[in-house]
Amino acid sequence: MPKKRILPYIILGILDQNPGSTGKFITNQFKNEIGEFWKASHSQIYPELKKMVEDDWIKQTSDSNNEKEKYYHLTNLGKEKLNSWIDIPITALPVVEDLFSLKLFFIQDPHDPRISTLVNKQLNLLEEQLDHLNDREKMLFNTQEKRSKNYGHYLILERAISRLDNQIKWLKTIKQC
Amino acid sequence: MPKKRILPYIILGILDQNPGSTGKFITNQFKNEIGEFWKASHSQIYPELKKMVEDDWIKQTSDSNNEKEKYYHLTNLGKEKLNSWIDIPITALPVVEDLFSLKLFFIQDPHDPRISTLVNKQLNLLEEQLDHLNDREKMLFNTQEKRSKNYGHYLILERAISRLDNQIKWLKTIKQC
DNA sequence: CGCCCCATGTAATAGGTTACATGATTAA
DNA sequence: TTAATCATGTAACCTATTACATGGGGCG
Repeated sequence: MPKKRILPYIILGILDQNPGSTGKFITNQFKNEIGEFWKASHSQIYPELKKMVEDDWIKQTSDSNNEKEKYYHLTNLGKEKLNSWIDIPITALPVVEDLFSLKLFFIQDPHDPRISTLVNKQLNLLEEQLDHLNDREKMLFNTQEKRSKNYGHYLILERAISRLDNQIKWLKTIKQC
Repeated sequence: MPKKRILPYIILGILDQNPGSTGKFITNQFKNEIGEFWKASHSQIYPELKKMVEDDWIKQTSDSNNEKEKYYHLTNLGKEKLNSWIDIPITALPVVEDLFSLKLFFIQDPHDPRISTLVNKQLNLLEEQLDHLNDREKMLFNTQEKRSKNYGHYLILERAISRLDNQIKWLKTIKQC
């Protein structure tokens, strides 16, 4: 009856790319590129890791030097789960929650002064994020080798940038009306 | 502590544009344009309407011919709530849940055959939706008058189309690599 | 030795999804 | 009149968010 669970699969994917990650590292992944496509906070992640260990999707190791940090790795079962999840066909469109567009929707009069306020603030917000992503792109993928080494990572960063760019261009066309 | 409530504000916006809507009508709004920017199902909406009546954000009337259908209208308090909500500055970026991009992210090898399968299926999905939105645009906004009469509605439909178009173009560039 | 910071972890609570239920209207 | 359909409504359950809690490590 509840919503379909997908957080554990994303964690599997992160661990597949970064064996031995800590919970903190996984949390940070959601603050960077992955956050453009899925959100999760540390208070979801830690219990989920615990559950995944119980289910033998991942295993946990620790370092004698640092009792506190725990390192996670995929098990064979986890690898299977990840791969079969990736192969499940996607039938639903991406889901977007966009308060800005909704507010715009509710203002019916083309000359309502609130439109330009809304648009300008949104432009600032989006341009700031675009700068941030452009910086990351320059830092992470400045050579062809780096791009093909982490191709998936490169792709979704490009995707996020393209998406933002499209939003910004569209907003600028509104301003002129 | 829980997530910030925004569903009632969206319902206010819908009722502002369509006084006398039924729960069914509101539910359908979420299946069309609004659904591109926020999701809600009827099992959320009916209890919410009840609560909003109790809080005097909206009032309910009914038709003697049809006992079953209930019609909702904004109260003055509701109008105030809607307007002050629209004026609250937006500080967070739109939230996206996009399984396709995530799966792409987890495939690191540029030559992995699963990439083209994923991409082709996603292209079909997106193009189908684009056709649907283009049809709606032609039907709803084929004259300048219609566009300025429901400007907000027009804007977000354009936004949704532009966004889809951007996704599709980007996917096609991947295919060539 | 003691303080603060930070990674990890937990609790409380509301939000959202799926499935099921009801009762009036419509159509055969 | 009866069956089916459809709008409305409810229930159970899980997810996610925010806030709070803990305890080791590092640094003074």
